[in-house]
Amino acid sequence: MESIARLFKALAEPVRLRILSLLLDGERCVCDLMAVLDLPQSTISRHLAYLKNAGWVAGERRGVWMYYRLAEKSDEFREGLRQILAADLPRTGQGAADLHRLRSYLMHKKEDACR
Amino acid sequence: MESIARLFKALAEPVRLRILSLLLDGERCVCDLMAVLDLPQSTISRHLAYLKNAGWVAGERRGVWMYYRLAEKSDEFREGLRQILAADLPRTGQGAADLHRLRSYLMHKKEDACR
DNA sequence: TTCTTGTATCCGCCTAGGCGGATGCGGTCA
DNA sequence: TGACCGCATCCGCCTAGGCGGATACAAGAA
Repeated sequence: MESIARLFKALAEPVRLRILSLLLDGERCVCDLMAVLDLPQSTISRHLAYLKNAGWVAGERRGVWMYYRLAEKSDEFREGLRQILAADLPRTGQGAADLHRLRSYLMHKKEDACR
Repeated sequence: MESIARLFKALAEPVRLRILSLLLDGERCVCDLMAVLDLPQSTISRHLAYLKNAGWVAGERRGVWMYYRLAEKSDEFREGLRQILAADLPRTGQGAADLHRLRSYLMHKKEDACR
């Protein structure tokens, strides 16, 4: 019960839901997320740490960059939640807008940030 | 996104999950919950108010007693969550123990509390 | 080495919300 | 009407955790 509550707690924050929504689309580095979410770096990093701690995401260092992705599915409880999130987050105004900004950001990336 | 976060927030608390777990079994009045959860009345009542506010439960007065039940299913987002909860809460140690205590409480009720 | 840069963590500040005892209030019944 | 009872709300107290700027750290580049 405690542990289930902790899982929900990690999802009980708009910024974290936005991050998860983006990571459902594929792995991203912190600077990607900063660009799309338009939030200070410390804020993003703090929420990523929270999500990692709660077992929702995994981070991997590649050179100077930290890439984050959704954690491998573990129990079916998490997996059920993941499916619900995948189905509903993109339907929200915020979720759709973020994904849209992600698309156009990825278009003219290459030459800009993150090398 | 904000609203989804609010829904999760309501589920991000052990006592509220315990209450929901009991209400998944049927409607109960506050004194039932007090007896089974063994928590002060103000604590139960506060969490019920929170759950009601978040749209998870509905309360109805019948005489002196307030009966609470799960809110009618609204969107499929909530419905998906409800199913996950129904599947997993009883599997937790706490959830199983609470349901067990509910059973034996209901057995020799009638003559005791809540008239 | 030293400099730069991407990320993590620290800091002070502030709000939400947890707790349980005390109090208020609305029904019911004598 | 007055007493009682079930529940809601208030109260003071305390912790978790939100924020964003400042600082620390680690890894490549020069």
